[in-house]
Amino acid sequence: MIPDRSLEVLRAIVQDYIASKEPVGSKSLVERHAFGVSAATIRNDMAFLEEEELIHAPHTSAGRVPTDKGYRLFVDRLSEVKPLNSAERQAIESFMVGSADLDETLGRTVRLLSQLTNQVAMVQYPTLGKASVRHLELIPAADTRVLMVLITNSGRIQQHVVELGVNIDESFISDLRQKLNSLIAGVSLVDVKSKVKSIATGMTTEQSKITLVIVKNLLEQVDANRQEKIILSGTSNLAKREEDFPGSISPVLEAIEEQVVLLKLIGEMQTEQHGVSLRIGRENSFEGLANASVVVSGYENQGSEIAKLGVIGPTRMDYSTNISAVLAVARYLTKTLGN
Amino acid sequence: MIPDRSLEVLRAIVQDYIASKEPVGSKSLVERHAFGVSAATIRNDMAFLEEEELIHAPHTSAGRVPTDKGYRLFVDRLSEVKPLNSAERQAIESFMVGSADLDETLGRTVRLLSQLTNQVAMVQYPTLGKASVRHLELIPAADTRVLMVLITNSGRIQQHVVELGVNIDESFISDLRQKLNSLIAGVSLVDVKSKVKSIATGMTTEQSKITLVIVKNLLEQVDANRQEKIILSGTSNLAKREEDFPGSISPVLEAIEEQVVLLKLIGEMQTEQHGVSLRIGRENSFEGLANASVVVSGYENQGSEIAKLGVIGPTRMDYSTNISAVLAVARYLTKTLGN
DNA sequence: TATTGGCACTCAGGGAGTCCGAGTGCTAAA
DNA sequence: TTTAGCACTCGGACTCCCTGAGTGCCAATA
Repeated sequence: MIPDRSLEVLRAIVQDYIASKEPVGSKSLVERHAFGVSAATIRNDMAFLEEEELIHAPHTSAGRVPTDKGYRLFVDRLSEVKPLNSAERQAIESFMVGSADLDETLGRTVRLLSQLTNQVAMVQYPTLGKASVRHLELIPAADTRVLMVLITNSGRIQQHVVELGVNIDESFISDLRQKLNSLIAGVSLVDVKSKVKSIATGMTTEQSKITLVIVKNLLEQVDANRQEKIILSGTSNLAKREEDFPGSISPVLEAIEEQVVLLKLIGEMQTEQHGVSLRIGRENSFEGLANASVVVSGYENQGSEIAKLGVIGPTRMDYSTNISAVLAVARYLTKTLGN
Repeated sequence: MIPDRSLEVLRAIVQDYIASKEPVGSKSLVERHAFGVSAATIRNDMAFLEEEELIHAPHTSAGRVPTDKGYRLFVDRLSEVKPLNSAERQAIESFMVGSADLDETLGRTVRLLSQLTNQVAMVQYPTLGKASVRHLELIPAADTRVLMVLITNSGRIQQHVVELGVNIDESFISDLRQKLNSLIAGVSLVDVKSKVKSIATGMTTEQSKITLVIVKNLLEQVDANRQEKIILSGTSNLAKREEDFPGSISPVLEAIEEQVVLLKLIGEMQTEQHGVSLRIGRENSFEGLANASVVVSGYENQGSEIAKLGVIGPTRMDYSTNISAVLAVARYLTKTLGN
């Protein structure tokens, strides 16, 4: 068990280090915080914290720096997050008014979040897996092609061109559209497959062939993983904190450029306390993110979480502020989607 | 007029500087290139080039570095671009097979280009202004909302949710759809406005109100500028060449993150010689791109240029290779779109 | 037992001094 | 017009040294 005062010392070290970007020593610590004990005592505490691998000295005659484990303990003990000030709340309000479709809403959201935090912000598009079908449209687009549009209750719209291989019989397509809609409208995406299984029974060979092609494409659309998507904003904020990334920011840029990496990362993160999920430094399984921390929260529609959003920044970030910004934006997005 | 040998010297300086990243001096120049004259003579030529502001000495006892103007002259005199090697051609072929829709094709293209050049690659989505309408679809999506889908002959698909404010009369919407399609199918986007001008005549007040809302939205969709879009890839390549950007890469990242900036930039660039357009250093009107060069080429569909693609990198880039890569990818994309 | 003052020790970072050599411009001769 | 020769410049690398923040440990104290 870690004594109370040692915890206080850790908290002070994290705070001072985030503020000053310099390793913090025992003397400056007692000067800036009213511990009521001498520097020598603090040194004892620090020796203890170092033994626990919560802090670490970059070299002998230097102050201490929190380790990933130290940051982790710090955020876990974070009893309350810094509330947004009124200017920030104002910014959220004014940023989001007048968003029309989902694309624009999410686009605004991600820019808002990056401006609010001065970090890289990301917003995941709603995952199909948790949504249900609102409407399916089939539109003849060329001689042998049909445009398939799938609208879900989360407001997401996907389109895909289906090559049929044979000339289109418009009236058949129209019938098929009605039939499909009556089968799957309102149905959860995960259940679509079973619903459409026997749709082709009773059709002519020709018709069933076309139907199967279309259904196959529909199921592909439904397959959430293929379609997951993340948008980013504020990448240049990384470059502004270059000094926070020992070596180069290049591996970080590489990691976040790779949608697959981000999706995997987000997928692994389950909401913990405060309604957010945090990965600190090497807790991220990606080497490139060894000096980065990720703050993620989910946003909802119709009462269930449909996707996540968050920020990525240096491990030495202001967790309190960032957590509250991510939370506020997630809440606001949920509210916006409610309309 | 600039003497032939001085031009050769400039070319050699640019080449050596690109290769070595070090200012190049007269002695190493005569060693690496067979000029048939002594270093002293080269020095005279260099003094001349400096007078012409084609090269510049970072400090007294250093070699020379090309200026933006020097690079410009160099590329303008570039008689032939380096052809791609077979591995690179192979990469293009295998990268592009099996692209289904436009999104995926352009996504692959931009990744291909960044991998080929090791620079930041960008691909502009086809501009609506040059396309014509293939099909317009109106799909009731909720009680008072209609999903509008606009398909153009360039394969671009745009969707937008239109709020009507009143409950939908499905049969009227269906009629309206037919009417609109018969009016604008095949019509160039710039002519859509005049075609639909008097569509509401002869309708009831209620109907004409709905129609006008829909038409207004349609025209908004058609408005090319609002919808222009660029996708990027290989941003992390910037960080790998950090030393090529004096100061920080942050302004560059900022500039390319801003779609508006890129669109303006691309818009200003008209194809010059070799089929590409080049902006070197401060020729870009954006301060953030003062140390960057941009190589852009157009790609076509049905015989006319529909949008552009290109790369962004340090002024000290290998112009020859990058130009040929941009050209090859543009050509290949044109070919792919032809199917 | 926890805290404190004292003290010797460590070491990164900054400043001053020095040297080296690549590279220059100029001049006078070929 | 080209060349060889020469004096000159100056950034970068290297060394040396010093300073001060910071440490760990110990013996004394509350």
